[in-house]
Parts: sequence; structure tokens; C-alpha cells
Amino acid sequence: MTEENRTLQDLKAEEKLARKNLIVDAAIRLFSSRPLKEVGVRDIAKEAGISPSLIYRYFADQDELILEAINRETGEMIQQFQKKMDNNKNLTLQAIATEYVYYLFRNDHFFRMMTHFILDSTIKAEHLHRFDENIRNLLEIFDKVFIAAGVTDKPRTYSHALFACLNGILITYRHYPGREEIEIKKQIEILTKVIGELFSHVK
Amino acid sequence: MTEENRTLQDLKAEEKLARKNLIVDAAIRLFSSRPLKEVGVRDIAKEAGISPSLIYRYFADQDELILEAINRETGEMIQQFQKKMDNNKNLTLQAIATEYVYYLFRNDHFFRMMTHFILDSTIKAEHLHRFDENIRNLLEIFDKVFIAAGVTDKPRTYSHALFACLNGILITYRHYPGREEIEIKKQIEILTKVIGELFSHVK
DNA sequence: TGTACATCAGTGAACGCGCGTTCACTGATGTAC
DNA sequence: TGTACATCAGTGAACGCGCGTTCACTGATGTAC
Repeated sequence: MTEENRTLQDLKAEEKLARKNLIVDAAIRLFSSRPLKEVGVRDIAKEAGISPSLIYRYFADQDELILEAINRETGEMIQQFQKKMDNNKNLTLQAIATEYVYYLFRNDHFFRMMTHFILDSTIKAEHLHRFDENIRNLLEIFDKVFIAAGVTDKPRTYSHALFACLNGILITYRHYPGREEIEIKKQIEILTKVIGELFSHVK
Repeated sequence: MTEENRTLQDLKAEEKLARKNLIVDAAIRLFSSRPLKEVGVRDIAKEAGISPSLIYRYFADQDELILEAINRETGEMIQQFQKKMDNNKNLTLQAIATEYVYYLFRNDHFFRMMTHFILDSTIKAEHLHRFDENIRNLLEIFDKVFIAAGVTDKPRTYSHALFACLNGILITYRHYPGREEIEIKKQIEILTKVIGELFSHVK
């Protein structure tokens, strides 16, 4: 009896989670085509096919929804990187740097979400656990590549540096005003190669 | 007669410019203590001691005011760098990298304004001329240091890379949640040193 | 098997607020005759 | 020297809009006796 009650409750909880995910899906779809700040609760509700007020049955407020979205996206990216690592144990620094930059270049909405969170100082720290966790996972992958390349002294420091540099390239040039998308891609490719080259000589 | 008229007009124009600058001053003062998006037209007017509507006699809209502020600030930074260069012709790469990072670390409001403009894709390109010009001046300084260090092949590419990396360090770690200001400074110092070191080996 | 009640997803209108901007107006100074 | 008019800095209230969020309500489903 209690057992069956529990499973019924579990089922309900699962269904609720599924509905919650549908809302997050809709949000991510919108973030893909518009700047974060131009996507409102009403837009997300419309995209999900529900009433705006319903969102507040699933999320305490708008921030919580957006955080759920960013956390899912970072998680997915890390998973892809981990897969890449498993498939090719001899990944070079150049390769991983290029991989990371290309991933963010292709997924511009994710890149925008990420920078938004990195730069917005008004976000409460307690909400950023999962985001932080994912970043640490990414740094761990970087660590492994540095170690495989023969770096023995403080690989984590180099991972931090590489991570920061690649972000810097994207942030500084990704939306450079008055440049064509193809020119920008070229420029970012060149700079990524330069950085990858520099870091390859670390030992 | 016409001559005197002209000088009178000039005087008036000067006075108008002076008043305009007072408004920009007030805006910069506010940006120093609060995120950009939390500073409104009413706040700026209050800080400048005038009515909000008066702002629209001096600026077409809010964006124009903010752009005036950012342009003045970038101009000032470049000037300081140029002075540093003139005083010490043998500036090392390490030195200039550290200088740049420290400057942005100290002037956090300026750093926030800069990232806001680099990342906000909604700003019209035609408004960014002066900003772009200042950045190019900064890159020119970087060029000189690279050339002085013996780089003969495409110093501008390395300048772009260095510029991006240093921005990346600041953006990624400047407001890292849950870290003390002093820890952050330490981390940024370490990473800047690593980057400076890497770029010193370019030739 | 039927009835009364509880639970909960979902709705659409409304609240309340803050924001950029405009409007009608004032008051001082300069100009023309 | 005085009068009529133009110019322009400056004001404070108001407009209009969009936003996050709440409220009172509905309707379907499950539960207890």
C-alpha cells in the first residue's frame, strides 16, 4: 500500500519533471535566436504553449528557469567533450582548444548564456553550483591533455589560463561590429591556432 | 561683426560642451559604483543636479550618453598607456600585460563598461567608431612591444591574441562568485604572469 | 455505486513598478527697431 | 531708452510601454466513506 503510494507519487513527480523540462526546452529554443534580455516570461510561455502564470508552478522565478537552462547546456557540452576524450586518448592541445572554440562558435546561444552568467554579478552564488561543477569538469579534461603533453608542474594553472584565453578570443571577437561572420570565423581560427601553439610549448 | 558673432557662437558652443561634459561626469561617477543596467536617466540627472528631461537637450538618447562616457574612458586609458610607453622605451611584454590587467582591475567600472559594449550586440556599429579607434591605438602599442622584443612576423596578430587573452582572464575570473577580492587578485596575477611568459617566447 | 471533498494543473486578467522619453511651460538673456 | 520679439536652458509632470509576478478562478482527476 505505502509502496504503491510511493510509486504513484514517484510517477507524478516524474511527470512534473517532464513538464518542467518542456518549459526549459522552450526557453533554450528562444535563447538560440535572441539575446537573453529580449526573452521574457511571456515569450517562453507562448513558445511552450502554456499560460505565463503556469511557469511559476514549476520555477520560483525567472532566474531559476534560466539557470536550469544554462546548467543543462553546460552539462551537455561537457558530456560531448568527455566523449571526444574517450574516443581519442591522444588528443593534442591544439585539437582540444579548437574543439572548444568551435563548439562555442557553433552554439552561439550557449556562448551568450555563458558570458551572461560569468559577467552578471547580480546572480546569487548559491544558484551557480552546477554551472561551477561543469566548468571544473571541463578544466579536468584540460588538465589531462596538459599532463599527456608532458606538463608536470601545476597543470591546473595552465588549464585556467587556456580556458580564460579561449573565452577571451570568443568574447572579444565573436560579435565584432561591422565584420562579416566568415571574416570573424577566420580571425578566431587564426587566434586559436596561435594560442594553441603557445600552450603546446609549455612543459 | 561676423567675426564677433562667430566667437560669441563659439563661446556658447563651448559652454554647451562644458555642460554636456558635466552630465557625462555624473554618469561615470554612477557607473563606478553600480552595474550599467542599474543606472537610469533619472539617476544620472539627479547626480548631475538637473532635471531628467534636460539630458535630452544634450544627447539624442541614453545610448549616446553612455557611449560618450565609454569613449572618454577608453581615450584616457590609452593616453596613460602612451605616456608609460614614452617614459620607458624598453617596456617588456610582461610589463605591458601586467599594466593593462592592473589598470582594468583597478578601474572596475571601466572594465564593466567595456565588456558591456563588447558583448552587447544591439549597439549600432556607427556609434562605435571612437571606441574602435581607441582599441586600435592600444593594439599599436602592443605591436611596438612585440617588435621591440624581436617579433618580425605579423606582430598585429600577436597583439590581437594577447589583447584577447588578457580580456579573457579578467572576464572569466574578475567576478568569480564566492571568492574574496584578494584571492581573485592573486589568481589574476598568476594567470597574467603565465600568459606574459608564453608570449615572451614568441619570435 | 454514489456522493462529498481534496488536490492540483492550468488560465487570463490584472497589479505594480520602473523605465526612456515627451510635452507644455517658465524665466532669463539677447536682439531689432 | 524703451518695447516687442526670439532664443534657449531648464523644469516637473505625464505618457506609454513592457516586464515579472500574483490573484481569483476553472475543470479534471483522485480519494474516502
